[in-house]
Amino acid sequence: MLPRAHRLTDGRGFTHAVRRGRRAGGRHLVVHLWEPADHSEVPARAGLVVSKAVGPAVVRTRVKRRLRHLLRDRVGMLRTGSILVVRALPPAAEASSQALGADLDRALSRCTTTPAGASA
RNA sequence: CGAGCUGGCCGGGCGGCCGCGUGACCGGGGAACCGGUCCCGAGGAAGGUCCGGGCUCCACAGGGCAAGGUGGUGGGCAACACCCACCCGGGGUGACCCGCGGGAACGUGCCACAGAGAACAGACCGCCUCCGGUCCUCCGGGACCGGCGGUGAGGGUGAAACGGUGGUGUAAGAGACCACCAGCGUCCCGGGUGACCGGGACGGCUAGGCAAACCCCACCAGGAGCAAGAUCAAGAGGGUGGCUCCGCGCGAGCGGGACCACCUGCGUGAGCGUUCGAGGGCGGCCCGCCCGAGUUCGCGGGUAGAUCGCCAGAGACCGCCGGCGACGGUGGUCCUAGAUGGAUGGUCGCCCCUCGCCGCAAGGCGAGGACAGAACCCGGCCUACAGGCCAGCUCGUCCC
Repeated sequence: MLPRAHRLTDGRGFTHAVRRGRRAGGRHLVVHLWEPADHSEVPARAGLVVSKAVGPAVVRTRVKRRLRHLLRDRVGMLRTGSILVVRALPPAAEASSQALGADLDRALSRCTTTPAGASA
């Protein structure tokens, strides 16, 4: 699970990331990533959106748990101050953790700008 | 052994690595918070939200009309539309199962299709008397055609055709009359707390179904719901501290930024009383009563956040006593989820069960293992569910 500091817990953060952030999609999910223009010292935060289209409650919680565990290993690589929202698509219900992780990595690499430290 | 009925229970197990939530303890800190150890952490339906309660707030002047729920009897329960036992009706050889089980000889309404006729019944075929005509005749009458009538016994339709069987009677027939039977009503006797059961007498000969159609009868019921509700509190300025990031410096450190906590003062005006008052509330409507946006004047502290509510309870387990049973009484032991963008997991290995393929076999490989995720808490109902375990009972067959 995600440590508390990396959780996105307010609705404004969600709308901000979805409206302003860069977007990249895969077969199972869509990623919205907003990165701050200037330096920020807030830890990067991540949130999940799993709608009822994905499935009933049991399926939705399973998808959310898998995604949270996958995000735990990746949220540290994001630039500080970033807001990441991962939206699950209906095919995610049938996907394995491995498949979800591959999709997540592909989408993240496409919408991440040059990492803060690497470009310099 | 085979087929079946009923009740109860389980609903994958073990381990490695990496994590999350509540709480307790220890350490650091003024606090926020950080680190460590330990405990606990989804279901039989957590589901549908269909009933009943607890809890909370509001309403508790009244009267009239309208309107909801329940429906055999007796118990159980905090309460129920639930549970138990019994009664009645129906099904099964049986164990047992099913029942939306008050009133249709008060009123209104409906009863498809078929059928002549479907609720003050009804003449299509048929049967019968009489009248007219034609024909035949062994002169008694008969056949056919038409007409006025009689007939609900027979045919045929239907879920259902206005009791059944036998007789008297008649032109033919009919509860028109009689006997028995079924059913109905009234009364009496006996049994039962009661629903009701058993028996007898008399009566009129017969009365269709639907009340989850209106309706009538009896009983029950204020409204809304934890987003209930309660408490503290916005926001931005300054200061101090914590934590973290960036820059500079060899370094102690310095400067800047985000967030959090505390202190300090600044400060928008929620609310209350009052004048006039659109409108609203009192479960729906009317009378009646109450409140009241906005506005005049006056007095003055709170919606976006946080905390509580929020988990020790009609509590769980094990005995003993009473009861056919639901259940009640009593003794002991235990503490057993409380999240809030929402924890209760992710991943890997072994085992178990089922299926498929390969193999003589040991075994190997692959696929699958249901329904489903707490959100204030209980008692029920209903619905979904791979597979499995236990107990009691019934019927059939065989053996002793």
